Amino acid sequence: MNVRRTTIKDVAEAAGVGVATVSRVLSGGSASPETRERVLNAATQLDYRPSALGRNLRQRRSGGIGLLVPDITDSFYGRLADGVLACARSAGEPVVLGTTGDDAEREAEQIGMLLEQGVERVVAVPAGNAEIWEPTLRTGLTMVFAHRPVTARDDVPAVLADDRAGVRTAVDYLTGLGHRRIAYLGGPGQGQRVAAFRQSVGALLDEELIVFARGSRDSAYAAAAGLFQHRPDLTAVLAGGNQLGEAAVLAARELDLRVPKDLSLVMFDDVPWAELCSPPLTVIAQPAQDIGYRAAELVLRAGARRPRGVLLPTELIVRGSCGPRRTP
Amino acid sequence: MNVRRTTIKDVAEAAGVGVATVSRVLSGGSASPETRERVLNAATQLDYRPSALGRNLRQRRSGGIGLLVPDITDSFYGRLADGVLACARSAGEPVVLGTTGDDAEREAEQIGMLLEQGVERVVAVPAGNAEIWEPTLRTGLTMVFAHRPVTARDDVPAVLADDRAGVRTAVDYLTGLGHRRIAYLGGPGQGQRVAAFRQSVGALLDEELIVFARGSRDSAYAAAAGLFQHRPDLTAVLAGGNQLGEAAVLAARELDLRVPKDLSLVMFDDVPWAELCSPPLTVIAQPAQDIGYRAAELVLRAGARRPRGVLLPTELIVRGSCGPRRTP
DNA sequence: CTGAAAGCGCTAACAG
DNA sequence: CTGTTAGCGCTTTCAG
Repeated sequence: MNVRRTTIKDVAEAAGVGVATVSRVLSGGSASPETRERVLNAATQLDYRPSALGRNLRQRRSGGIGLLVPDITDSFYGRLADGVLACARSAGEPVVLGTTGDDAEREAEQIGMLLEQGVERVVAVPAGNAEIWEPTLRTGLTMVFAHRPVTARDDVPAVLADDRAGVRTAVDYLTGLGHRRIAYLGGPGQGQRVAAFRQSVGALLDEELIVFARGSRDSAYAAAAGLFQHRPDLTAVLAGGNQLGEAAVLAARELDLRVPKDLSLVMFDDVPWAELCSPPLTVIAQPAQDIGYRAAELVLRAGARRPRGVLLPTELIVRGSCGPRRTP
Repeated sequence: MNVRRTTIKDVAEAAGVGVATVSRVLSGGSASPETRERVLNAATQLDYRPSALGRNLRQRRSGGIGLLVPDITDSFYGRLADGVLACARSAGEPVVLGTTGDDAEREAEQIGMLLEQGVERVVAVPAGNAEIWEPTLRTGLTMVFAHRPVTARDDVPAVLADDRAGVRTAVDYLTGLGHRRIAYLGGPGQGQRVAAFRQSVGALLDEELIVFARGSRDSAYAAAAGLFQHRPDLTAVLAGGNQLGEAAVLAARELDLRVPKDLSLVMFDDVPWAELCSPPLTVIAQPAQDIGYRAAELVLRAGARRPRGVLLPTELIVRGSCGPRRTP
């Protein structure tokens, strides 16, 4: 089927030089101008494409960067992936994508697969904790965490949105509108945000108003509906992601809660449909694509300098889903 | 940095057999039960992970499947990718993802990269035409097109949604409501759908009511707004994708067109926010994930049988964005 | 500056 | 059934 691609050897023969010389020229090594031209000509003539296979084996590592996200279906991770792809493309590196479903076991399995492929640079939205990551990090691969850190692994660079500030801004906005019973609807791995939430609400803290969903849409809906039913006294909710926000809108609608009259809603992550929603959703925008791009940048530049992670700003975008506390 | 991973040779020594035997056992070849056990034990003991690098070079092809989509940020392609990933995972194959931006040149560049990586099986949502694809297909890689075919390349299997039926159903629905001036708002590579649209509207056909956007959200908005302004007499529009639908909703809102009172809207692709929209959008649902899964299946099984492509059903989901023709 | 040669880890003949 | 051997295409000493 395959007509044997031209190899470095063919080029060497055609140019009347040794394979080593071809290799050098093609990877920018030193060579006399004359030789260089002969090689380049031959290569062009033969339409030579160096095979990554040979190089990879020789160097005991595949180029390319691995990308692990919980769910490529989620707009946020889609944009994050897009950022990684953009950066990788400008570096000419392939990207191997895997999804973890926010499951530590599946994550480990994917890491194993990447390692088997010789991928030694990976950007991941981590699902597991420090203990889970321990063995992986010991393998010596170059890791960069994106979107959330692994607690107690500050030695691994992470590219994050400033969740703390985002949460605080949102909570301040809500309390400023008079809200006192503010709920947090969270997803997996949101330790940072929840901590920030607890801190931001301060004396208003009510642990019952903090609920979590697992990764799925169903779980998100169940959590939202459960929350609204059990605590009809709450007047505002902060959703920790676009799927959670979606669930909140749906659950509120189902329970005949008017947004923003009965319930004020702020959603983490600005998605295109936030504006189409009725009412348009007030959101905390996160630079998903930048997160991916910067993470990829770090993982590619690693080795040069030891990078220290990045914190990117969030922005509260006020639209129509928040109002003053309803007065009973 | 890397402590030299254990190789097949190490396992062979530990088990007191030759490397070939280890290779055989590990790839399910024949071996005496006793030998097999010794090898397996040694492998476990040493925590041996076969390196794909060596295998790939030897077999002159990397396993793994390439996936090319226009925009991973688009919910539809996100779901399609998810399907591909699901299938690949169950086959233990890595997926190399690339985006084309619906640009033939960029697509060719990505293909080049995949080839260089030794990837010989790719699922793509094609951007280029038959002429563009010609050289690529001659390289002998295993291709499966997803979501749309390349005209005049029926020799390449394609996994498609039944656009023809989807369009017809939508148009029938709209005409049934009394609409006579129905527009089609299309994106890149929608030859099939437009043809189906032309056929479905029959005598109602008005070429001015067929407009196209390029890939971007901006372009989609511009196309929608332009259409609505130039032809205020239209009463219904069929949007050829979720970004186009989004643009249509936005543009309609901007121009104070009430949906569905002034304008009925049907959107290709059911997305989560279609239900959150106000009014909820009537859509033609496409099995995006299935498309991806089936395509991956085909590309993996190819070689066994010569596959003939798949047509998956679409479904009209009536919600609230269509009404009877407004009577002036 | 350049070429010859030695593998990287694995699989696939080919003998035994 | 099993071991030996010859590379896959490339990079990288090491001499010349």
